[in-house]
Amino acid sequence: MTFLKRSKNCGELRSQNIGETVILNGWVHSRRDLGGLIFIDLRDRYGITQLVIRPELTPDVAEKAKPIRSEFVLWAKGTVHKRESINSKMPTGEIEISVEDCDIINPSELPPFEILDELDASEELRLKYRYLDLRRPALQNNFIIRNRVAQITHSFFYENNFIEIETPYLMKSTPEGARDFLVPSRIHKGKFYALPQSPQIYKQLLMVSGFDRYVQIVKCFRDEDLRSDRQPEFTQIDAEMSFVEQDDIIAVFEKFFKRLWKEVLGIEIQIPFPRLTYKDAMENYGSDKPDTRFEMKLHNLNQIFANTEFQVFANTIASNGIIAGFNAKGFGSYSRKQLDELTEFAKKYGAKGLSYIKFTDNSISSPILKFLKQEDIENLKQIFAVEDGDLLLIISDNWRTTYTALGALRLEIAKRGGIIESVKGQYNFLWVIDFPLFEWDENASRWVAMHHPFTSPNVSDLDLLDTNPGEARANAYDIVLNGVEIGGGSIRIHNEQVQKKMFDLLGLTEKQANDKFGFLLQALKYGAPPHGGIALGLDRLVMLLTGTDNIRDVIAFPKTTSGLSLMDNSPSEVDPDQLRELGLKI
RNA sequence: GGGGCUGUAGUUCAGCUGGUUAGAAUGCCUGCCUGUCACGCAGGAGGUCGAGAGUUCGAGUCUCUUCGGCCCCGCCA
Repeated sequence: MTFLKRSKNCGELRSQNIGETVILNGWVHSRRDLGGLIFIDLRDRYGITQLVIRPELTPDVAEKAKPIRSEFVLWAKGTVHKRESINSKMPTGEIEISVEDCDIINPSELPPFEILDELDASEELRLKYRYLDLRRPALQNNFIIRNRVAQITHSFFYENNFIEIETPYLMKSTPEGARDFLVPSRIHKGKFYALPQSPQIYKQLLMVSGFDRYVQIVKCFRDEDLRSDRQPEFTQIDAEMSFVEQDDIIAVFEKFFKRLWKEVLGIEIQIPFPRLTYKDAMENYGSDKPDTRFEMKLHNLNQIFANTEFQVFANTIASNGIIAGFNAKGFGSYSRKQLDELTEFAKKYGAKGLSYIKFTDNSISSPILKFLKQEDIENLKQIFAVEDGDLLLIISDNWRTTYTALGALRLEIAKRGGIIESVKGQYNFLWVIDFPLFEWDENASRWVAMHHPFTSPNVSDLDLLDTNPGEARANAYDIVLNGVEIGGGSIRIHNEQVQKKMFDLLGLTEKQANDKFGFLLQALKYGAPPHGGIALGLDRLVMLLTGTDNIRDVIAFPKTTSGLSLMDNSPSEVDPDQLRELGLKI
């Protein structure tokens, strides 16, 4: 089928084009047939332009336009006219195209949902017809922004002397970290490649090679459960630098963020960003990725309750636990039922219970009131700057549980109180530093790397590796924006002996270490430079730049929470011959 | 692995303690309509109540199984 190719797109015509003869191609956004007058809104990526057909003047055109319905693809030739009634809501609202000739390039079945930004279709349906969902301007805009981020990344790092180098997607499966996606080898039956969880080791090897500054926008794969901000395949902006310390990497990336925000959103952000130690982040905000757009800070209450008769608190203190809380400002009117809800919420995070003190109508009510001395109450009022109508929420448990649960409650209260809504449009970046090097894995009864096993210990904590590994801090840093971890990195181990020791502490035998990471240990013997880097989650970055709270909105063809692609029905069974060729049996 | 919510016209939803022919809005179809842009007016068509089994005189509604979707905990170096 032939068609007249467009001379303009559907978003560019303005009143200064009046009188021009143009050809447009696009999709029928809507059609309004008034009988003696037919309006068609034609849509493409660039915008919407109104076509007008007058059956009285052009009966043949009207005849051709008769079967036109939503989402048909058309070409239309005509003259740009000023509208009789201007639509100030549309960029092209001052003009319309008086159609002299047009035709259907390709008809469309009735779409299962309307192509509107004010979507009213279920996500299930949208995912099944993803190619239609992606016609919606709001969604297209997300990918335009995503592309802008990618382009700025290419140019920023190019200008700063970084080299983009591709690393393999078929690599060796390594222990530690996330579950690998495996790819069977046909040539070597019974053996498998793994898809990279990140190009971590390759980029370190590139530093050994002397590339000095590496960057890559790269897909990563992790076979773990999905979340609203997690997909099994996602994209990182991955970078590594040689002869650097933590401050050097932080400085480069602060400049990168400044440029991104300027060029994508037109916003000047202030650098350098604040830095918070992991310990301070946990003890003030109950999170290693604190949202600092609002206060409601947590406070340790062990002092106040040092001699309490309330058994739960006393036991916590006796077992070196933490009693802490925060002021849920203005929530003093919460009912028993609502407080029960909050208690259930806290329990999801491991808390065994939730204590509260309500300050309402100049009186105090609390299940633990009888244990509170007047002095305690005064102290609490002072610490939390309590006003009438406030609610104190208190948890006592071990350090991690107390702070984690309070941190989750803090966010929940902020959400319920409309605080999150009110700080929209603010961008609070911060670095979280001084992470512990190890975490104790209760199930496996061994230390596991909090970041990854190539992370360099803090120089001043090197001795702790032998005496008290749990206290050793890592030379690692996370970049956090508005409570979202958008990236993390570390200075790496460039010394073979230190790396061996690390594997040893992580419970790998020398043989295991050599089997899995021998090539890295080998490479470290040949003059590895001091190096370090960082990886940003591109998808999460784009989420924040577009203001969406769901990662599926920034990935063109995402999976559902159970890992299915509803559009193409993957994963799917394969032909028995394919399995045979791979030497696999199900 | 666990918890919560959810599946009813094309779509978004309502549907009470189980009870006549399962409704609304919107979309769709037909007709009318010369300034619409959420066009308007009149009429019409449209249902395996996710699937399967069970209880019952009778199931959209109750029970069990199962398949999906969304959110969270665990998991995600």
